[in-house]
Amino acid sequence: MPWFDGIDPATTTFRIASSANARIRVVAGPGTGKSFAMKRRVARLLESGIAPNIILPVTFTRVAAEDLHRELVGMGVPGCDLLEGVTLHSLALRILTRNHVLQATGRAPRPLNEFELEPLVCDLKDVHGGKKNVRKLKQAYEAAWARLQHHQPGIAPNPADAEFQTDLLAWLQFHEAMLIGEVIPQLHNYLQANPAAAERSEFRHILVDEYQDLNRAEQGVIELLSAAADVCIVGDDDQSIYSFKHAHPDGIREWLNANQGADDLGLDDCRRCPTQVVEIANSLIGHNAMRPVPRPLNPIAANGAGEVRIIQYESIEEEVGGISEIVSQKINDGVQPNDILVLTQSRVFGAPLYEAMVASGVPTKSYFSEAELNRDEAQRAFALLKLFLNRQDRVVLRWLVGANGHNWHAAGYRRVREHCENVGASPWDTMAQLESGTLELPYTNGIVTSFTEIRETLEELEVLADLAAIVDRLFPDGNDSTRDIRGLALGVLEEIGENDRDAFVRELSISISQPEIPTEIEDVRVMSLHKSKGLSAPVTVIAGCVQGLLPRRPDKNLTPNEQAQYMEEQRRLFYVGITRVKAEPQAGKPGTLILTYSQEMPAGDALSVGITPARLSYGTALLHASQFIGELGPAAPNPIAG
DNA sequence: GGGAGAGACGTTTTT
DNA sequence: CGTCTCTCCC
Repeated sequence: MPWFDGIDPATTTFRIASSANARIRVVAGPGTGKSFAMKRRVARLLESGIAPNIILPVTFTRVAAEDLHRELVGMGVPGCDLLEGVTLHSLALRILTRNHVLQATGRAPRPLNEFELEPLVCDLKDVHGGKKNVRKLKQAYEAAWARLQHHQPGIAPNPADAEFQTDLLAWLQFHEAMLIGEVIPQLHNYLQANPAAAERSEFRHILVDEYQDLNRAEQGVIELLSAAADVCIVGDDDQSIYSFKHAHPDGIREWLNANQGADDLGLDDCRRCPTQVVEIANSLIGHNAMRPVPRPLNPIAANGAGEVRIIQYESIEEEVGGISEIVSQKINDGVQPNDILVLTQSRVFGAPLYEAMVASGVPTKSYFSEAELNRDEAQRAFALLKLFLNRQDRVVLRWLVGANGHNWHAAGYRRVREHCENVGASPWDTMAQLESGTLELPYTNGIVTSFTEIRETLEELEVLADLAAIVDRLFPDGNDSTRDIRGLALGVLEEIGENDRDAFVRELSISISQPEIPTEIEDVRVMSLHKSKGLSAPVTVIAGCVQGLLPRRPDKNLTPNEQAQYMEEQRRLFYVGITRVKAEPQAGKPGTLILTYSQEMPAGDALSVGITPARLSYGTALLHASQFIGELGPAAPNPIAG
């Protein structure tokens, strides 16, 4: 299929796909077809014979990356097999792993996963004000990098922060690892410090989707890769929902100043949503007072009005039951399960919704992360596997040696590490010496005991025939706490094979931290509003529309202005949610939006999810409807009791 | 190094 | 309402 198939040459979509300008900015609201236009642009480049390896389509999530790939394959575009949509994160890791880059940065691109952070926190907590404070300081360190604060004038780090950073970096360097939040900044630094680096001109065409969700460091990386490239950025500030990741939505406006002569294109017709949904979406987002450039969506009459229902239930149980009933009903009426999207902002809602639908026989898939590695046993088995495949992995060794010890054996480990640093030995060798008695260090008995156990376990694994047997030993069949990870490991093994052990660990790590995205969707999907970005469905349900959850309450420590900004982002989140609804009247799919909330829920659940209830009575939290329900304007129906 | 008890505080989103 | 964290004590 040619790239222009079905596109009217008079349209902006055509221009986005065809413009020869080296700088293009597209700002366009939800459902206006901006990702579609970008895909056609990629198709055009490939069809014109441009080599796939010099095209860089950057997406924000892996879902979007795979989506791009799938569509190009579907169009039969030549060369699309070799074109990967990449997330900036994966691109950064790939570049940082190159030998000459490794030498230049002096940092091992080995990101720490969530559970590996624990011993780090314990190792630093005594000097830096306790665990909570260490986590806070670490967060601030990553935030500063994401915002490239050191490149901006007037922000001086205070002495406590500076001291923490020194210790943190020393820990990371000793353990030959990197925080996840350092990955992109490290690439940024490398590119900036090496203007002659081949990486700076590796790509000739860069296309960035969801630009408003990138933080300064990410935007900076794009800029550093752009000198020799044509760049097309696509985004929408009304859909900026990643401030927790330090997204810098102003960047999409600043970009136009920095790139004079760029094509500035916009799409305003909401081709996706039914008109009633467009009207309530416009009304809702109109309450955001800080919008720099309001861009109302144009409803398309041919889409029809669609169906909107707002339902209040008495309790969360009834809400869950009610939604499950509605979904079953829809399926009985002939709606395909994969045409139904159930969104909610917390797993406290997501989990029971999932259970209830499964119980009533609805094929359902939850996209809330399963936390495969939440159990100690699974963490330990996975750590042993990693250490078995690489004895030099200091992070995993530190984790294993401290696990199930009081305070992660921080006191003893400090002495081990000091010794290593003094004599230039590795932790493994040092512990082996301690074990054999050729070396003695005070307070290291606990560590040596753990080490012996670890060493013996690894030796037992050593005699096993192959990876399959090792996986079977570490994650035995029938063990509940390692069931999920066993499944993942066997799956990855099947895909990678016995030979490439590095790839095996890498892929397994990825599949653990990032739950797989099925390419073929057959089920009702339950997920967060964040994850739903980029998706659409004829039937969209948003559950748990209560004050405190959607919107979540802003942190009290924020300034009034920051609190207002937070509220606006929460509103954008809801805006993203309701604009998932897709109208296909000619296919008998009018487009249905269902918003639900309840009057009460168990106090424990409410508090543990961060809701500050309107009132507490006897273990029950009384809830208020989300303020956003009242902001949907005259086009919205009145709420009804469920 | 480890256990008992008091007190603080809470979540969610991604790579 | 629970869970995590810290302190105190052996």
